[in-house]
Amino acid sequence: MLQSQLFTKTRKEAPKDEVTTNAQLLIRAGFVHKEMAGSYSYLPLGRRVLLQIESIVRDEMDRIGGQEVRMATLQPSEPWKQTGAWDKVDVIFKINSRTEKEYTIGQSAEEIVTPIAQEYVRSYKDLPVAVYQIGQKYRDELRAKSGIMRGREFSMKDMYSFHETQEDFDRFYAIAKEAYLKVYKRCGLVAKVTEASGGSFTEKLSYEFMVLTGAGEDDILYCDACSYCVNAEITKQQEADACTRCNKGTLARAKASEVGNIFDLGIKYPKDFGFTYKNKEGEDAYPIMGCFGIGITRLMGVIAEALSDDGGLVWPESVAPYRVHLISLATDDLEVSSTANLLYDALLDLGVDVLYDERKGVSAGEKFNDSDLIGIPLRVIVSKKTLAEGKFEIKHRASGESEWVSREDLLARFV
RNA sequence: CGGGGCGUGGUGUAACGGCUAACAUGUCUGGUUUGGGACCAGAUGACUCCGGGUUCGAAUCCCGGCGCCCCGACCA
Repeated sequence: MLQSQLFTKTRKEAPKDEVTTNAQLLIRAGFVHKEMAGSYSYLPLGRRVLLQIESIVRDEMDRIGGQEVRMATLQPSEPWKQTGAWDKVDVIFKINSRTEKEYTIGQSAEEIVTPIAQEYVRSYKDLPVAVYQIGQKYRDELRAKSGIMRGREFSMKDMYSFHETQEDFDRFYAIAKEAYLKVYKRCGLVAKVTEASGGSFTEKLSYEFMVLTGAGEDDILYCDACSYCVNAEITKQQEADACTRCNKGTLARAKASEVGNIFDLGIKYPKDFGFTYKNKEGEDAYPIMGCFGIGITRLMGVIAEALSDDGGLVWPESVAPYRVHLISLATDDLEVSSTANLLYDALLDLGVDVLYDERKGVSAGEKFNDSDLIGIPLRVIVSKKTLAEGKFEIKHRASGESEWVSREDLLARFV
C-alpha cells in the first residue's frame, strides 16, 4: 500500500473530548472514526487490525471444532419473548417496522441459535456440536465509554455449544478455556482466567478473561503464586489476603478489562424452546448448552491501551495492519526512490504486507513520527545514508532497536 | 438514569457584553528542503451546537433543548 494513497492521514492532536489512550491514538493514527458515542467506523488500518484479530480467533475456534456461521442480526421478537429476555434484558434495542412489527438487532444470539440447533440436532449422535460467528452486536448501553472498549455497536465472536452430558460440557469448557488463552497470547496479551458471576444466565460461576490494564473497568484479585483470579465484585476476599487455592501466595488487586467470558448455560434455552433430542435410551433429553464470547473490537482497544507508548501504537506482529513500514527519505533522489521501489516490489513478491511511505515533500521527522504513531512492528528505512552504506536500516517499533542489514539478509527474513 | 464538565474554521486554542471573531495546525499554489512533525511567500476555510430571551449591541448573560466526555449506577 502506498501511503500517499492511503485513505486516512494522521493528525497531531486528538479531539479534546477523548481522554482514553485507545481513542486518542486510534483516532490520531486514522484507524477509527467516531460516529457518535459508542459507535465507531473502522477505516482501512483499523479494519486490517480487526481482520487479523478475527483470523486468530477463527483459527482457534476452528481448532476446537467450532463451525463458523453467520446468524441474522435483524431478528424477530418472538424468540426473545419466549425466553423472557424481551422484557427482562434492558440493553436490547427494540425496533418497529412500518407495519408495527417488533424486531430487535442482535446483542447476543442464544435466542437465534437454539431454534436453529433444534432443527438439526435430533439424536445423541448429533452431539456435541459448537457453532460460532463473528460480527456486529448492538446493546443499548446507558453509558458508552472508553473509546472502542465499551460501545453500543461492537464486534464480538460468540460461540454456542450443545452437549449430551454435563461431563461432556465440562470437557469442552476446559478445551475452550485453553483456546481462549491462546487467542490472547497470540494477540500479545496476558489474560487471567477470572471467576465471575454468571449474570442473569446461570447460578453457576462463569469465567471471565481479564487483561490487566489501568483502562479496564473491572477490579480483580489474583494470586501472586498460582493462577487463581477472581472478580472483586463476587468475593469477600481482599488485597493481601492469603490465597485460598494454593495457600502459598497472597492476593493482589488490579484494574483489568474483560476480553472474553464463557458460561455454562445448563438447559435453560433448550427448555425455553422445547428443544430435546433422543438419547441412547431412546428418551427425550435436553442438551447442555454453553456460550463463549470474545469482544473483538474491545480486544483491539485493549491492545492499543496495553501495548502503546508515548510515540503511539505498538502492534504485535500478529495483529498489525501491515508487517513492514517501508520509509523512503529523499524521495526526489532518483537512486533512493528507485532503490526503495525495488525493495517494495521484492517484499510484495514475497507476500509481505507493506505500507510504503513514498510521500514527496514530507520531512523525515514527520515520516518517523507518523510511523511511530501507526505502530507497524518493523520499519525499513531507505535514504542517502543507507545507500552510502549499501544496506538498509531496520528499526523495531517495540524495542526501538535498529540494525543495518544487506538487501539479501533483509529479504531472507521473509522467505 | 443521577451527578459534574465542555460545545468557536477539519483539528487544537483565543477573544472585558462593543471594531471585519484572533492564533496555531491542516488543506491548496509556488519556491526551498529531506535522519525526528524544517523554512519562505501567498491563498483557503466559522450562520461561534440548536431554539428562544435580556440588551442600542451577545461567541460572551439568562431559559430550554441537543451533543460529547468524566464519575457513579448499570453491564446479556
